[in-house]
Amino acid sequence: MNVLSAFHLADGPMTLSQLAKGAGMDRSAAQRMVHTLRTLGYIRRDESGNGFLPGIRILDHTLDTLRLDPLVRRATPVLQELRKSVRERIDLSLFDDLRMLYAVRLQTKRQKFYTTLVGHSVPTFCSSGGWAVLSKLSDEQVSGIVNRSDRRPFTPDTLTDAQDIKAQVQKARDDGYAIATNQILSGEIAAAFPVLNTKGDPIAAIHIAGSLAEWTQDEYIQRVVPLGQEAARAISQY
Amino acid sequence: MNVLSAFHLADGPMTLSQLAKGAGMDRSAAQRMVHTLRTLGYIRRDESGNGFLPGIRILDHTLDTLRLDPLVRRATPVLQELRKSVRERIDLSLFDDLRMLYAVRLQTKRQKFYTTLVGHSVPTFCSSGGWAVLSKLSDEQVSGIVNRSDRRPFTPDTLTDAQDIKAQVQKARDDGYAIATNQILSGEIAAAFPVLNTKGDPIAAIHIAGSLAEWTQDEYIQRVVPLGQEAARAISQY
DNA sequence: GCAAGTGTATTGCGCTGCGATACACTTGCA
DNA sequence: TGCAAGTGTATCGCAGCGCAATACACTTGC
Repeated sequence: MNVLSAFHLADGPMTLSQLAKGAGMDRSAAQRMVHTLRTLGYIRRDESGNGFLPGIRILDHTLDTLRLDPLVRRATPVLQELRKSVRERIDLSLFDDLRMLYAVRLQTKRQKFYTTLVGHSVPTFCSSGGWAVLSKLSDEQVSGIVNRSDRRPFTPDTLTDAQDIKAQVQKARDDGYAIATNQILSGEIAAAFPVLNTKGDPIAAIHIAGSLAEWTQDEYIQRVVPLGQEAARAISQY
Repeated sequence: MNVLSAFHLADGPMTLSQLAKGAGMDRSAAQRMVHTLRTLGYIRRDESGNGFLPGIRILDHTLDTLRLDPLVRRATPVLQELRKSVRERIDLSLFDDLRMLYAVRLQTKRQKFYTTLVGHSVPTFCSSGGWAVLSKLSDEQVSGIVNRSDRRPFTPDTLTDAQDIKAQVQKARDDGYAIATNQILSGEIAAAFPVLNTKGDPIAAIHIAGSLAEWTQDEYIQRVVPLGQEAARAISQY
């Protein structure tokens, strides 16, 4: 697992030495591990030139993870229904401590780059989904997450000050949903709604993301919030 | 890895005993393995009731697999461009011996069920993508794949006879693309185009899938084939 | 022509994964 | 009510396997 995790830091094929360093072990040990992972299909050679890449065998486990996840199962039909009424990008992201991890994504026509990919994540502290989730946690839990986060800004407007973030969380508490503008991507507005488990803990969030070029914030809220809220309630078990 | 692979046969949370059996080992050994996989985040307990599920940590590796894959990198922008001109569902599936494994999927408004999921696969022998790939292989290789396949039909129209399949492959050889109707899903028509690596081996296929309720086969071919072919050529390296 | 990279193969020690065993708890049938 | 058959958990000791060491073939570039 350490060897496979070494790819997290990569931005292209990895050599044995790099994998060894990333996995915290000897080059020869890494080679042996790569060897067996390769026979199992979890790693493959880069076709052109040097280095190794993760193998498609991993996608089998991806499918298991998604199709067996009770939340994803429940959410998918609801999200598709939601998308029919709202013609914007719709995501389901799972709460994973400091990050929100995209599990389901339904695109629109004009989508940015390779945002198609499952497994992408955004920080909890500066995303609409994160704020929605945080709004259902206690002040101590919120502080814990905010303090432990690496609060590097994505855009000039990304909120990094702990007080500002807590204000957004408080607003989300009052409203029951969160609105984020220009946080991850400039020009983007996102509304997010918390999803709760049977105990009332937040476990995920639904996002509806649109463009500030097409909407004013008020219009967007009016249009999108009622539908999103209904969908989130349908998925929640609380 | 055996423990994680045990989930492939599951259709819900798995108990320790089931995992042990699936992984081919003792129940206590499985327990110990589950224990460490759980601390690593690769397995989690099912929230309600008994059993275990794959953990979202796996999705980190999914992201690596997709974002580092040279083919996916090259293909994504091309596919998105393609989708702007063709308003049907577009997929990129990777050739993996007996199956074609979906890596990228761009939906339309009205999509069926939970076809959203990455990692889904369809048999090579009866899918348009499979035929497209087979059309670039030798007769022996085609026979090998067809013979080794479990040729269970999906619809009443699924081709299962080896001769019929080879005829489709031959047609794809002549045309440069493959058309499949009612093979995986009744009412579906799909056009597929082979993607080649530098050596000329087929490694993937682009699909464009539409509904027979909206198109005749001839109309569909006229509309879709030129665009799909151009996209496949743009991605291929041969 | 040497140095610093690749990836590969083989050998052997010692850590770690597996099996055995025991226990607490729930469920359902006798 | 009590037993049987399931759950999941914890601990311990041996043996098999993962890791380090070593050697080698090949490419790249100074």
